[in-house]
Amino acid sequence: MPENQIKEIARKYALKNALDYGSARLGAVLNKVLSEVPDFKGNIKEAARIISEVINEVNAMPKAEIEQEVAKYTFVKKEERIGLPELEWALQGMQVNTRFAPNPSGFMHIGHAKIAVLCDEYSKKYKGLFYLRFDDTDPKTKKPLPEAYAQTAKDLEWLGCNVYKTIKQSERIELYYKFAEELIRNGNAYVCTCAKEEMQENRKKGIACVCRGSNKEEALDKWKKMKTDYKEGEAVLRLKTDLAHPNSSIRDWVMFRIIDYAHPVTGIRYRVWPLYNFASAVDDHEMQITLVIRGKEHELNQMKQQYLFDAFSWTIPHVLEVGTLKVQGELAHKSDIKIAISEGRLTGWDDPRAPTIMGFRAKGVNPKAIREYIIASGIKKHDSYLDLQKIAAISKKLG
RNA sequence: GCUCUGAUCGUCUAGUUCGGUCAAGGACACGGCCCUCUCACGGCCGUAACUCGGGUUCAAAUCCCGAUCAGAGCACCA
Repeated sequence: MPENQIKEIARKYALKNALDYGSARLGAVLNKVLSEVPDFKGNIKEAARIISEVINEVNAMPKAEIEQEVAKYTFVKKEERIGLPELEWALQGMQVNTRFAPNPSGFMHIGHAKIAVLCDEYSKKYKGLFYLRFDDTDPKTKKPLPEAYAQTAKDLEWLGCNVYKTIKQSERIELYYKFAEELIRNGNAYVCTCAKEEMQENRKKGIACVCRGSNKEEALDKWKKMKTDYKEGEAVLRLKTDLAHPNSSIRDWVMFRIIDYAHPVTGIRYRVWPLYNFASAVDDHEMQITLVIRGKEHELNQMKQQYLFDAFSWTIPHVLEVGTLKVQGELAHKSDIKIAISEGRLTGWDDPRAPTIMGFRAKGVNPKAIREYIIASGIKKHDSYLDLQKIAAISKKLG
């Protein structure tokens, strides 16, 4: 590029720089020129010489004259991104199917809403499907609340989420059994009848127990007995992963265990229940989920599930691990709310003071404001605290 | 203890992939002014940040190393 053209570009930015900051500076002008003429990068010294000359001229000019000349030029302002960042793979044409997978042992709070809204928003953005899936595979320690199923659906609707289909894992147990048996037949899984403590000890040391070495027929037989003969705690189905994995909990993690406890959906029909990592992975594949959004506390589960996807030779969905949207104060967790209700400090899950979706509705918050707030907060991996003042401000703005 | 993350105005964030339009943008909050009988709304203006220390480079919020701080996980919970 000829020198006078470079000078012209340099002059434009030098004038602007001088107007904005009193006098033009070489580094600043150089950066702007380089962004417009990248070819010049190979010859920085020459560029610096030319630009210095221009800067000297400009800095000698009176302010009024600079103002007059700057007015002749137009400057492009960088546009700010609105909404969620693009997904590279989705832009290439892959469908974006997402799912929100709560445990119906309680009601939705703002933390759940973050995940749900992000999933819904991404599926809308790329015209994919958004599923609601209840991960209700522990009838005992995470006992499902019968009312929670319908309430969650209601809360999602209130938040403006378009649920394509609703699924309950408790109704898909046969499907999980089918895949479990496939794993046993392929030699990727085995029934372990070691005592819990013994298993933990082996795991810690990274050594295999005798059960791991049993043949397929034996394992299949024990698997059948899990449904009928073994008692709770006596047998589990484990996946063969890597006994030398640095994290001991990943070593041959448990996929199924026995729970003799009535489930509100299926009663006592099943007693062998899949664990989260198994059921979730199978369903994500079966439902053709391509984008999983979850809290970053699931990082380890991602590693666990990877082994399962590999065993089946399935493609693992894209994953976005996002920071938690935390609530400040004593009602931060679902369990805190439960206690507060039982102690009478809250009138219920729909108490306007509760950070539940029902609570926000009772308080008269505009659901669009919650949505907008969540989308603006983005998909960062670090935790952040809920800013009620800002939601109120957005709510006001929306009218 | 082991494994893994993260760190930008008071707060929430844009920017980090691929160093140069960043003398770091926006929103909320805060301060001032205008509008208004008052409040609210609206409009204009302002204060204010790259955790720290090294390194690479003409050039670092961006890349590399170290430190610090913070978070998460280490289940027959999800």
